[in-house]
Amino acid sequence: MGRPPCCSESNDLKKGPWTPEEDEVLKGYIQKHGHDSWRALPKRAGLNRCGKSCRLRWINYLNPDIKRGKFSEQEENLIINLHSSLGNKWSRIASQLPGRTDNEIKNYWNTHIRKKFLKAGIDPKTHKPIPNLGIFVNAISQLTASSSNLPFRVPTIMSPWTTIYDQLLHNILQIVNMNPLPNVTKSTILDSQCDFKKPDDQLLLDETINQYVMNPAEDWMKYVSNIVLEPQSECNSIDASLMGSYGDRIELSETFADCGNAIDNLFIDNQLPGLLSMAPGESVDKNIINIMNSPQSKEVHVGLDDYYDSISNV
DNA sequence: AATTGTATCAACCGCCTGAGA
DNA sequence: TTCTCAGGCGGTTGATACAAT
Repeated sequence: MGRPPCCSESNDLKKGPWTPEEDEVLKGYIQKHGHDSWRALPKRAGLNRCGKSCRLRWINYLNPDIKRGKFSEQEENLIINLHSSLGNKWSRIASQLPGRTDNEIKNYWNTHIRKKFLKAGIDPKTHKPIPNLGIFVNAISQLTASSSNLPFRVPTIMSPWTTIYDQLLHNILQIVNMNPLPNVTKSTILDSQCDFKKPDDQLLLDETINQYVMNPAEDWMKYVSNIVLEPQSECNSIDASLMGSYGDRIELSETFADCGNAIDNLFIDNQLPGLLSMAPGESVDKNIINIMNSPQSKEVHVGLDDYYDSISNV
């Protein structure tokens, strides 16, 4: 049985943001008496807070030694260097940066440095380059340029990206699972959506299916701005998040990256997975995914329901 | 101007560690 | 050696500010 947190001793203790009055009381008390016992401090100082809360408020905010303002380039470089050898040991990193707290450094890492790393294609955990899914995307994209050579069916009535994109997803699922998957079918992908940066006027309305489609001659993949895969309850091992645009390195979520060495091997070796045929009418009951959208970009929605309805009407 | 999405960071939670009885 | 406890730590959350639509 674990030890209960000190703050659970009394439900009457105040939580949440500190008021200026509380700050004054705590600051005044510590400057006068010090903080030999955090547990006893709030009672002695007349604060209705737990000792931990007082300690945190002092260490992270009230302590006059704290340096305020933006991190300098030197500080940032030092954090990166220390993190590469220490990992997420924020307090040890903070001990090397006078005036900076572990909490401040941790927040700065998570909101600034981590993003810089990912943008540069570097894994912030390992400080090493991450596998480049762009190679995969590029290869798939190039396949669209000569559809006669495609090893799978591309119905002419649909925008080419729908089929290729579903094929891409299928192969990602295959990689992640490391097991043979059944063919992609209507029930595999419940809702297929894709983001495009491409302006409205570049999209063509195909009245036969009442959908906006891309010009098949276009290199449509370069307009894809965001792809997020989210597993539904019946998925067994898929949790993938892919973000980026054509030509960029693409961020892999930790869970996705953790899905197995097969991913690393695949992309490091610049190999493509085997493409699977798409066979309408077959059904599967797992590996259901949704593809979410980025609100900033133009959303084009061509669901697989439309897809199969359209080809069944031909 | 209103609404919605995103970024930031203060604060909390709960586990870990080490000192002392 | 074992147990208890305070302080420390890292992960996470949620309120708020800001930006975009």
